[in-house]
Amino acid sequence: MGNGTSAKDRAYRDTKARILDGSLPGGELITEGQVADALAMSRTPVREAFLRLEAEGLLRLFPKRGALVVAVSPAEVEAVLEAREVVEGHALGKLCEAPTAEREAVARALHEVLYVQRAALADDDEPAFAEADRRFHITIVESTRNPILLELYASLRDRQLRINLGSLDRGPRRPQEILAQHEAIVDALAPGRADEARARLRDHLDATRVAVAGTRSPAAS
Amino acid sequence: MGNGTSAKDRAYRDTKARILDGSLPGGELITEGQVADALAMSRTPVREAFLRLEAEGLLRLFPKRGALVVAVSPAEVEAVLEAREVVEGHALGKLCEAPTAEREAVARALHEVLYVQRAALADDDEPAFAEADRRFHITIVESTRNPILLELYASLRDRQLRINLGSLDRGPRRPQEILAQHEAIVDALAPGRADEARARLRDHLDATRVAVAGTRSPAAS
DNA sequence: CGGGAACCGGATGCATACAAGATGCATCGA
DNA sequence: TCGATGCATCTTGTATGCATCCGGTTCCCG
Repeated sequence: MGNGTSAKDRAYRDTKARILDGSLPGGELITEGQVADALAMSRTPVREAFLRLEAEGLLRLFPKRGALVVAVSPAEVEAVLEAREVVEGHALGKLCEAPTAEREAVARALHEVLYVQRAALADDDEPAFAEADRRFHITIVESTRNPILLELYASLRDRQLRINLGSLDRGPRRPQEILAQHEAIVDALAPGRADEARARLRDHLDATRVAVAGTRSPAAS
Repeated sequence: MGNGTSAKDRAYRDTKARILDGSLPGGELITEGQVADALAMSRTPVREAFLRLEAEGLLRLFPKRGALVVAVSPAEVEAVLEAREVVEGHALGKLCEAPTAEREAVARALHEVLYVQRAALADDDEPAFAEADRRFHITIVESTRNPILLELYASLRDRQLRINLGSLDRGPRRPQEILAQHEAIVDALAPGRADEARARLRDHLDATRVAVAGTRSPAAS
């Protein structure tokens, strides 16, 4: 999609960023006019951005009423995590049985990401750590070379971001745990060990589930 | 999404239908103005419909140029079938290990669908057969109760429709084959037989792959 | 004091107007 | 003859205007 600097894209990126970083909390009601005024453009491009955000599940449009920033619900958390397990699990399984050359190429890429992530942890560089985390999972899904799955996964990652916002994902030992689980996943990347790789993925996602569980704000109805 | 009779929805449904039934073949270049005139509305709602269709992978928008009806490529066929296998396979596996009551409820629903599909075959009622086919697969995916996976699957089914258009999916024995494969899938729905159910699904999708293979028109570049 | 209808403000849905980018062709020059 | 340039035309991108619809409030009447 045009990442050019069209008004539509600005509206899309700005609003999405505000939703993902929490400055537009779930339950908030926003209007096309507000965003249009804030970005000094007309309602038309904002409208298109809203439609796209609704398709991504971040907004819910109410006819003649406004746009509701959807609150993260436990059901959504579960749906996102299940979908992630399905997509990433498939990618891991496929990768285990892929030709050696390809599997090792991806494994090398993953090791590189882990190296960066370890360094970020050592430097206490949270953004770099998060970015490496993102690269790790995306690299796995990219290995399927399936644009449909990849696009779905991109949307899942966005939702995950928002989910993590309200969670205690920042426990002191959590980064180490994440890193260890990533390493366990990569270590299981070998022919015949697909089930194990998927099990390690499940461990990883379960940890996210735990980190997120019970930390939701009641979400303005 | 509002299935009300708004202009936007009419533009969306009409254009989508025309793409899916082949009256707008892949490679065709259409414009907002054409559709707007044809439906006696302004460009605004058409534009929104186009954006949505692009998100679904049916159109590709070229800035200031027009909208290209994307031609089905072998790569897309493969991507759709792989994604279907991932989603439906997950649903089947989950269903096999689900509580007995739930599994049997879904199995009953599937048997009902198969009954309808058999009747449609006997009556030589192609639309009814296709609709039953659709219900069969959707019922499986619905059993996950995961709206994300369900929505993805809906989009996959649409793409599959278009893929089937240019295929020899109408071989004389093909309906019997489909029905038999559906039955094999349902028969494998039992605890501990998840792998078998997935294998039967793979058989089914492989048959589609074969039916579609080598029947593509060269697709205007 | 309570209930219902009219009213008002605000937001969207769509139509229309205008500006700007892109393409293809005709034209012009070497 | 061939290539570059400018133009005509088509299409999108964005702005703006207006009608409609919704919800909350007010006002009137019983």
